[in-house]
Amino acid sequence: MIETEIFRALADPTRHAIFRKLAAGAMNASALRQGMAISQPAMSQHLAVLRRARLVREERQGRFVNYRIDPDGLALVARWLAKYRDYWPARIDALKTVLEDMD
Amino acid sequence: MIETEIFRALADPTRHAIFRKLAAGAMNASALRQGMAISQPAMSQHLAVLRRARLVREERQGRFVNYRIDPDGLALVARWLAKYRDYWPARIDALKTVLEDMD
DNA sequence: CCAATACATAAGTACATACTTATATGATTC
DNA sequence: GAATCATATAAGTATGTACTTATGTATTGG
Repeated sequence: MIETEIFRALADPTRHAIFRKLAAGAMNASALRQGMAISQPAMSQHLAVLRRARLVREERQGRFVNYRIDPDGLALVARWLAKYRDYWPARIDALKTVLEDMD
Repeated sequence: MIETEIFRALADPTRHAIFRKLAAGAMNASALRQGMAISQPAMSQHLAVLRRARLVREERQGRFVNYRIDPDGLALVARWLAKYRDYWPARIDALKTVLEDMD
């Protein structure tokens, strides 16, 4: 199940940090490493896991590979969440506000 | 970070199955085991992980411990998701519909 | 082409984790 | 209060996973 892969991908603090960093703006693998105390192969492996989970996308640009957030993964999390609407607390403020804005 | 614990908890297929089962209705640990090919200690340990992640709540009822979905965990996932609204695809239909109904 | 750069893959290792069996705790019934 | 039932915890083990170093592949510039 793809959702399991998504949750597994986000369960690792390092990968979660990479995801957050990409959310602040697309960048290549080298740029991602800046200030992260992580080896090049480790970064590459983490990005592969995030890719398989559809949380990020790659786009080759010459020698560089640019990474960006993949909306598919987020959409899958949203769908997962929607399945449990019966259990949502009365106010999920942040989310509600955001979705009102979407219209 | 609590979100990491939530994702970690849901990353395991067995725990995810337990969560889904509880979403269909609260029940005690023995009932949860029905049709799941899982030992009693394993179930107990999984429930402990789900509890720590705020995905389920326990309520002792005599000899039994009744488990139910904890809305807190879901709310935290919702808040996490809301942080990345910039990357949501134009239509997260399911979620949108659900939240419209909430009003 | 050849060297350099950016990234991916391979293979090995240390630690995390999901399981097991055994035992403890907590609650009910006789 | 002894036996029993429901669940939790302890301790050990096998597998998974996040890292390492070494090497491979793709792209560019000289």
